[in-house]
Amino acid sequence: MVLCVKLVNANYVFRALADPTRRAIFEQLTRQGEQTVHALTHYAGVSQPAVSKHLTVLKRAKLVQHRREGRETHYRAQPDALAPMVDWLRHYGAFWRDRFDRLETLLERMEP
Amino acid sequence: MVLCVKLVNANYVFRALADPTRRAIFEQLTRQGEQTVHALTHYAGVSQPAVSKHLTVLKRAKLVQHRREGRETHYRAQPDALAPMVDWLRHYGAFWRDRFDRLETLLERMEP
DNA sequence: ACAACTCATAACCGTACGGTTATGGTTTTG
DNA sequence: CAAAACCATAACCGTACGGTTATGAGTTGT
Repeated sequence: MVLCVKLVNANYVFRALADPTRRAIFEQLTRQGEQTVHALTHYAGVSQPAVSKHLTVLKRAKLVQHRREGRETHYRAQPDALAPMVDWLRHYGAFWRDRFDRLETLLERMEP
Repeated sequence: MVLCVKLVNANYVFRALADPTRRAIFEQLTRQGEQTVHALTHYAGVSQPAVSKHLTVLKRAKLVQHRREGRETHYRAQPDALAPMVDWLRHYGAFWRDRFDRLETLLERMEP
């Protein structure tokens, strides 16, 4: 069951980041921290409703969280939600998996 | 110019892996190595033309390569093409970036 | 030579997607 | 209190997407 949830969420994450506008919004939130919808709209170059819908998709993937403050909503990135994508890359991205495994091996050799 | 190409290709990679069927095909190629379209069709559970189209999308993202051999085409995964996605995660996935940076720091401390 | 196999492409279809404008609810400001 | 600001949702639209069946080109086997 937990696995199922993880897979479904991985789907949401992959789909959410497939759109360049959504990636740009997430990048902006990562770089600049919390932002209002207004600020994000100004940045994204599309209409405010479009931004709201993108934020909904990112929210579904748990890539962003929001905090109401009066009439404005502040969104912030939730980079932990990228974990399913990172896990997937660990499994199927041989190129980077090898690199990671080497580092992990080094770590293990150091720790004891 | 190189940056532009990289960005475009990152777009292709993200879009290609957004579809679960395409991810499944890529995963299968990663696990089992080279496969014919016929074998992939049997595995994917969709029609052969659908598989061909998915392979075209993966090819555009350079995630697979193909090799003609008589009447059959053998496809294989090209995990190096995941690099743009890994790079993106390094930039914007704070969660995993921190972890990576820690490992890199340890590496640097060891080397000298 | 002919039948069967493998694959890519074309043609088509329903739907999901990304965008827009319009609207309404809530909150701040004058 | 009225007006303006902020945001989410609804309604709508064109198009891209993922799937199908049909077809044709190239290759293999009998």
